[in-house]
Amino acid sequence: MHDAIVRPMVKKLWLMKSEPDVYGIDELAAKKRGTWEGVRNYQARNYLREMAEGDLFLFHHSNAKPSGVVGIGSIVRTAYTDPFQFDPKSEYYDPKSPKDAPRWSAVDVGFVEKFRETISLETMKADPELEGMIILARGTRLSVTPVEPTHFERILRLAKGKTRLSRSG
DNA sequence: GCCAACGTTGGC
DNA sequence: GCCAACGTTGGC
Repeated sequence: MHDAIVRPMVKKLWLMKSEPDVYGIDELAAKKRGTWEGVRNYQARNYLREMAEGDLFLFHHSNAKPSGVVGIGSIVRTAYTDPFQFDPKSEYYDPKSPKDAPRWSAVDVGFVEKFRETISLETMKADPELEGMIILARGTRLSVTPVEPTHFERILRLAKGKTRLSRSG
């Protein structure tokens, strides 16, 4: 497509949190593709709506041992109406969401990579190069956040370091 | 399981 | 439209 050639490819980078008991990297790795539904926070939703096909995200496990970044995913379908908001049986049901102007969005995600080891919050907090990451700010509960390219690359570097270590040792 | 931090709700 | 009460998130 002419557009694709002319338009510069600008990938945005994100971090998305999930509890592994609810939806984890292993499930995405097994199925290769999944739906990121159930976001019920307006700011997080707005970030979902900014996502483009091909964007990459750090897959973060929360309420885990340890919590931290466990791998990489990609956006394979941009934001669409999260069907669970209209399902009374779903825990994500939102009776106040207007049918003609749905409140909540979902995106579809693809598996890219699972790290051999979790890059734990402890590791991330101790790393000066990761200073300023939203996830590391005190009291941040936002489940979808943008990530600076330098931070994203640093995480990848840490992950590769761990890979090398675990292979040689 | 505790609890700090934060978002949302609803009374006024 | 303020703000106290309540619910939720999520690290620890």
